Amino acid sequence: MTAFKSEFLKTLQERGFIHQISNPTGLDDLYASGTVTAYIGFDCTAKSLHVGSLVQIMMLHWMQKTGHRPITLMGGGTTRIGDPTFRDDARPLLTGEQIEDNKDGIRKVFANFLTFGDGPKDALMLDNADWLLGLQYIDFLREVGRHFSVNQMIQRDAVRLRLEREQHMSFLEFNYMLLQGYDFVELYRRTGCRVQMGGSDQWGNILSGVDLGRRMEEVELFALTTPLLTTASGAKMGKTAAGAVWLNPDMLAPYDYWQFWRNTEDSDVERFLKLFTTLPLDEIARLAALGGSEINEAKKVLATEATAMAHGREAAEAAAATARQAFEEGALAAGLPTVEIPRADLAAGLGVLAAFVAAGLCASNGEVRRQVKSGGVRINDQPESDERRSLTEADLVDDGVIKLSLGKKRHVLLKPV
RNA sequence: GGAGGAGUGCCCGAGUGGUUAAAGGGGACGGACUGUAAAUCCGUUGGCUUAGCCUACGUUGGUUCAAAUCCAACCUCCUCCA
Repeated sequence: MTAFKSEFLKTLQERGFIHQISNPTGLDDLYASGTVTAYIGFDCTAKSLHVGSLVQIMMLHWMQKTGHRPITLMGGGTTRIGDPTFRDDARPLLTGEQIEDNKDGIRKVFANFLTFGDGPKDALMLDNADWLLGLQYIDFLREVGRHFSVNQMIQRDAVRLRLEREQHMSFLEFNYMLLQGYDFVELYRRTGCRVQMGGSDQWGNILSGVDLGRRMEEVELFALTTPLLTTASGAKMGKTAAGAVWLNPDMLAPYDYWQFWRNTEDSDVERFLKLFTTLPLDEIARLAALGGSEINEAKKVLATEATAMAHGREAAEAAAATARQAFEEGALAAGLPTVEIPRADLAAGLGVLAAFVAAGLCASNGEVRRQVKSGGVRINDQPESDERRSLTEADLVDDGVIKLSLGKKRHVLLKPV
């Protein structure tokens, strides 16, 4: 790929954000010539976005930082359809109410990464429900539908693979790409948006919009996609013991978020520093050069910087301090995730099984039993081999809490109230 | 509407009357080794008041001492035909 002259694309390329661009030279010219408006669409399928979307969010962040105007498009309308792209089965249909809830949660995430407002370079947040929900079926077919070739649509990998695997696809889902294509054109009309970015799986959907823009508005729109992000060992990003790595602090505590990045594989550290922090490249090069166990220093920097992006510098430093106390100083760290229990329960004697379930470390009593048998359970840092043991107020340590540990990394403080 | 095929635990997938909470694999979790890494090895992987009991093989009924396994109806999907 050629060297870019625009600061935005140069930055993206140096940091490993770029997978495909529909017309690299043309897009570079556009970014070099003035303020550009670009958008990324986000599904409202959950109450929070997770790290799977973080590459996209960081891209918007860089856009604003290099003097352009990013748009976050909430899929309030399209989520009612469900994106069938590279899925074998339909997404469960969400109610309008659920979608609104999810939208509210997701909205909060962006505030940490972008500056919103009404200025020419302030980020915008729009919702495609605003124009999709009011569409008239016949009008839509006549204005938009006629530009789509079914022959081409079923050739798209995302659709073809599913059909070849003899997986059902409803007409509802089949329409998704029309709506996403139409979004792009509508955003162009409303805001002059010329660029849509997204994950590599969105390439086909984005090109639908590019095509539609040429046909309906005789304008060249651009597509830019990011590589599919996996860890070096091939696993999908974003799973921890507790589930998905959410970006909302009420879905995943900043401490746990910090831990997620701290546990990055060695061979991913450099790539992740480039993608998920805004550290200068020479600093990243220095950190990535650390060998052996020294790479752990780089991981701590990664964790703190990434956490600062999502949750603020203060929360990031606090998470780093907690980790230092818990892992390096062996001290009882007050910043560990804390679960409150009624003091009366403790007075009456709280069984180990119930305690670990209450702490959210195990899903069932049976799981606690198994963990006890395999030696994964510790109470106040002492291995516990008796599943029938009861915790009482005598187990409270200095800070008036009981520390429960599952395995070497997961700790929760029980606090009587 | 007709003919045929399919629906199993988190996922894939074996199983065609009892010895099946259901082979095998993946994933996940725990342990060992390490550096809160990777790789490797070991263990675990439905729930409970755990020598026992309960729930589970698309749904609902039925046959049987006994069903994921046999029968019926229904639901969903696939293929071919109309």
